[in-house]
Amino acid sequence: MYEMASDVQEPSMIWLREEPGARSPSHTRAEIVAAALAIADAEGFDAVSMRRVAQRLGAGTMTLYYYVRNKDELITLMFDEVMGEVLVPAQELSGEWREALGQIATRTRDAFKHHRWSLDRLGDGRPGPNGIRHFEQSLQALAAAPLSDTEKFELIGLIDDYVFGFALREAQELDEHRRGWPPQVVEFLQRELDSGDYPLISGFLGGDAAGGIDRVAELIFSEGRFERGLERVLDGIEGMIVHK
Amino acid sequence: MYEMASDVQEPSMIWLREEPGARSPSHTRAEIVAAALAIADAEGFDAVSMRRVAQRLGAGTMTLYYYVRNKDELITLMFDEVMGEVLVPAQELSGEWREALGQIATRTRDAFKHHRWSLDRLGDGRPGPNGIRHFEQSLQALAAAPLSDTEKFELIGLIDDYVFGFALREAQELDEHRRGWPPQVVEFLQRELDSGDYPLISGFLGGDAAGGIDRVAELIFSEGRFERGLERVLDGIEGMIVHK
DNA sequence: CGTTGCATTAGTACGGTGTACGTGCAGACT
DNA sequence: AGTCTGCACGTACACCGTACTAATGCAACG
Repeated sequence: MYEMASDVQEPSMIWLREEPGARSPSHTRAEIVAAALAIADAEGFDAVSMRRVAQRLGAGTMTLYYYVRNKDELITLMFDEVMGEVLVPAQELSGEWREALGQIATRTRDAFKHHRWSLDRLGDGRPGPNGIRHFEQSLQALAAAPLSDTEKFELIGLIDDYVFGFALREAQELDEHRRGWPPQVVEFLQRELDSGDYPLISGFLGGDAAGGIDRVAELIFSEGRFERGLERVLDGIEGMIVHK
Repeated sequence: MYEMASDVQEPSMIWLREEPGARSPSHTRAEIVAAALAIADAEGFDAVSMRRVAQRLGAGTMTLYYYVRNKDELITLMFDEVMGEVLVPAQELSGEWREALGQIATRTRDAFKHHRWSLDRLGDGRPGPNGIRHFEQSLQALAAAPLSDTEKFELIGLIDDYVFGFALREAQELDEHRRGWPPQVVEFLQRELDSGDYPLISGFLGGDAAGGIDRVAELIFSEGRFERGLERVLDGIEGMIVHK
């Protein structure tokens, strides 16, 4: 006869697995995540390897695998940490839907800006407790608005989408800007402009690549651009509410 | 005396470097990119390794490095290929700004949907010729609109941001949906709901995790959600034009 | 106060990655 | 015919994630 495998399986999801601690281990998930975040913030996501994280904690590499099943789980925890920063402190959240949505959006953008790496791996993230809280908070922002649940859901998604997209593109441009514009790139752009295939861009940038780059940077980093875009989106939402 | 190093440096940007061809090589950049795209589309971005791409072409791994300086350049080329799909055929582009922007946005979303992998690595992409064409085309869409160049620039960015964000989140949800919802995840969600910390979500989902997941899926994949969000954004833009 | 059991730590090893470097072949030009 | 060099690619190295196994040391029990 076969013995049945134990009925009690270890949960496969990290949020369901208690942190180890029966005999007070030397580390905690929080410490590990903090170390990983520090590396990612300072040197980018690719610098985060299990070896590097362990090293920073003065632990053996494989020790991490006692706290976390694999690297993906560590990344999940890192993301949720960022989502924690996205949350607006409860008492600060405005009661007026438009302002409240603005607060959440701004905070979201700030959190992603602070953790540049997270934008590079947005597609890998799985939602955790803080992600759920973010959704709850968004619903709270719209609580007073005269909208159906379905409409609220779609509008929350709409704003998240804008914010993610904005943060992502802004970060890319910032990278580009920091890296500077090597003559090769200017030359490439100049050649493209001179080809005559882009009459509107040429008109827009004045036909001079180097000057055009400055112009674009000026526009991209123009004060309040995020807020202006957000206002457009909120206008669209408000219009929908009014014309109901 | 020292001999000066050659003044003529190889351009560091792939768009400026002629494809090799003095003695008719066995491969082309286009072939290499096509192979890489095929792998990425079929098995995801992580499956694209220099070895895999070379293998698919029946070439030695290091052969690729004759056509491309490193893997980043290959990725750059892959991205530009996707941006090529984003372009609306010139004669199809509407003369009316609102419709034209809609055409571009829809096509962008379709291209990213078709190449799921590109969304996972959005942050890595550098703009190439097709990216420039996309911008030119967006300017063309707004050519007839009574807006300043600055305003056009910001509005184009606004729409791109929404589209990127939407495509990204949609793809994530689709992954999640395809992978199904293992009991562990349902259990986690149920426990969170039961905690009482999320009254609004509980109300929204009816307190039952499994049913709630279905409800969310229904909402997320609801026909026309992308278009509705887009209309909100376009409404916001139109409002701005009207109130000028 | 041993001694035993298991929570916790960690080393080794394997199969993967990108790519620096060097070599060798063969087509084209003198 | 001889030389140059465009082109192809094998080898080797440092790094990665992690399966597996062994060592360590604390806590509780007899």
